[in-house]
Amino acid sequence: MTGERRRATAVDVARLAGVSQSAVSRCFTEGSSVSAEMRARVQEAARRLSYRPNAIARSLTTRRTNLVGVVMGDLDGPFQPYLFETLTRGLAMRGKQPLLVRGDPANALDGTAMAALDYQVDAVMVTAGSVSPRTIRGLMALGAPLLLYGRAVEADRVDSICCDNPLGARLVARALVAAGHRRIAYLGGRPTAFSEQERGTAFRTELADLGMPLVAVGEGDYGYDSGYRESLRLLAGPDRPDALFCGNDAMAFGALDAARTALGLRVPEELSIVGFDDVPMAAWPSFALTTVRNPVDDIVAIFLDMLERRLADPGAPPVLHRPPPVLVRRGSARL
Amino acid sequence: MTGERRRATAVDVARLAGVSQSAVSRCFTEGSSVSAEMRARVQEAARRLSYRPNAIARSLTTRRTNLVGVVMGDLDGPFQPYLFETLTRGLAMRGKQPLLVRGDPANALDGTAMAALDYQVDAVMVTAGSVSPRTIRGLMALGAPLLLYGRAVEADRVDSICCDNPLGARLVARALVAAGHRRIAYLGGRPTAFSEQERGTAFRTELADLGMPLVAVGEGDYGYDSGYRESLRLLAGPDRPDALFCGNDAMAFGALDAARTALGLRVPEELSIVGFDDVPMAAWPSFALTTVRNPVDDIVAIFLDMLERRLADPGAPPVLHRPPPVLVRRGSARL
DNA sequence: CTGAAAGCGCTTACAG
DNA sequence: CTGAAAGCGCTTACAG
Repeated sequence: MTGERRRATAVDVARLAGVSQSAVSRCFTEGSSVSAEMRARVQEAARRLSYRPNAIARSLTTRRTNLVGVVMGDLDGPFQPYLFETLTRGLAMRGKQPLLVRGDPANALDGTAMAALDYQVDAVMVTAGSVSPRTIRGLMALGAPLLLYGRAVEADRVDSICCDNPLGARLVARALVAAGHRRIAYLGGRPTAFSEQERGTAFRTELADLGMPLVAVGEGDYGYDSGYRESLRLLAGPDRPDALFCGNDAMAFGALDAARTALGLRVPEELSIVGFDDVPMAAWPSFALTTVRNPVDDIVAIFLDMLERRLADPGAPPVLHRPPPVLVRRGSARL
Repeated sequence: MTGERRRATAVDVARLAGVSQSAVSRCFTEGSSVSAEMRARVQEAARRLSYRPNAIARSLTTRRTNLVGVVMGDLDGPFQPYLFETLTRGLAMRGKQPLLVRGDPANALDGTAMAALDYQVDAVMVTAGSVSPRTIRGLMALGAPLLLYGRAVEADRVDSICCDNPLGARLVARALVAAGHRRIAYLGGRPTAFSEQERGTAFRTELADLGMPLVAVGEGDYGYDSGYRESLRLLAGPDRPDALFCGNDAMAFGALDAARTALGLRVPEELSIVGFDDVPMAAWPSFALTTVRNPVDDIVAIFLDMLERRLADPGAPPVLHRPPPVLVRRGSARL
């Protein structure tokens, strides 16, 4: 137990217990038939040596590592960490070990990220819609089952789950117009993001259908700072918008700060602000943000079910889930 | 390339290239002597088969997995995600694969977490000061080098790095008293957390030394909600405090919201609020939080250096770093 | 420089 | 139920 000594192996245990090494292995394998006496002796020896089977060696023969590659983008902003946290806890509870793969949100997976995949992961789960299509293709070529969050993809052997962004955007457009807003602006997120493409397009289209085209458009990057900066610009001129829909909550917080602190506007009296995601902070009194709820807990539960199903049946037809978001009304918008 | 076929192995490549399997291995091993012609043939064959060495199998003989267990607590709050993000990116850049170990912040590592350690990680890095001493002991018994963030531990084969919490608390106490505050309150975080113990004790002691004992004390859990709730209580009575030091930024945000929104207090005119950590949000105009900066980037850089050093020399004497924090003055405190 | 062989620590048919 | 042996996909002495 000095920590200097190497870890005990099945052979060490076998020797101490006076049995064969295969017997030791069986004692640690679910559903192997071992006599009670054998089991007791092996367990005692294992205990004395602090023996635990080497998962790496085991995986070599079972061809299952129980390792799941989790591709993550940046954890900045309040949304991603919560998703990541929920997902990794769920994986752990199901006996899967999350092996982190850092994906550069803008570009393809670099070499170091690919290296993670040499660990024979049973599957790869992508947790960020910002991962590029090119990266997705690289991952698909790997052979391991691929599961995507935040991007709706129709391809063989690829399952995906993605909030129904168009629906969310339409809910906002309708509510804003119904409440009498006449000068509506949109602040989009990173243009390469799948969610941005869906939200921006749907918002624009729905507004047009309602006969109330956008009066101003900004381009942010889903970060607070860009929300602050772009809002300053969008709200500065004459003919100020009376409503601003932001591509996510983080930018909406920036918009709120810019509007109230820098521009001295009253929210929602002079300006309605709406976000997307409904992160926990959105409910804080400082913000009381009206927003579209992206149901993370439901999403993660489904995502994990998709994984189990895919692992159980690699040949099953691909699945695409699009859970519907709902509009959460708080104080930041006059609705 | 159908994805159905198993991944190519070194034997497949050897066959295609017409060389021995050992030769293939050498071509993928740093510093092995291979002729240019051999290398070319092998590389061509490998390319055609999309061959990449199996890292799992490799680790079995090299006795190095390049896997680093990263023990994380909850990713709620704005501080942990940033630390986690910075650390995992640093590991990836150094060719280490982060294997996530979910630690229950309150209790010992449960079975599923221990299972992660059967993957023969080269080292274990703990990223949360909230991990219990009992868990730490369990990890120490594992034999793998252990590196701790957020808890100062003196033990053999354990390196640790931890912000100088007592110094941070003292800075706040002195600044508050010097600015003329006379009714100072403290809102602590989770009592079992190492940081809480250090910060609370030092703040109390320093204040006593300055002849200005605490007038009120609250107990939170480092979360926004507890900051809000406890502040309501601390600030409700007569003899309201004129300054409130919170154990971290998240609670300070809750305190700010409670003071301004629920109690209608003017900050900092009627009440000074100070946090700890200096998360990015602390600089947002909504909060403009005066706080103690916990230098994450520096900490992670040192943490990673400690890892490299420990891996290079397992017998090196243990190291304990205590980077000094600084007080960041913004609008939430009259200093 | 190159190949045959042993070995890393397991699991799993295969006999008994 | 139990043990001997083959094999998972590599690396690394060891000869040549």
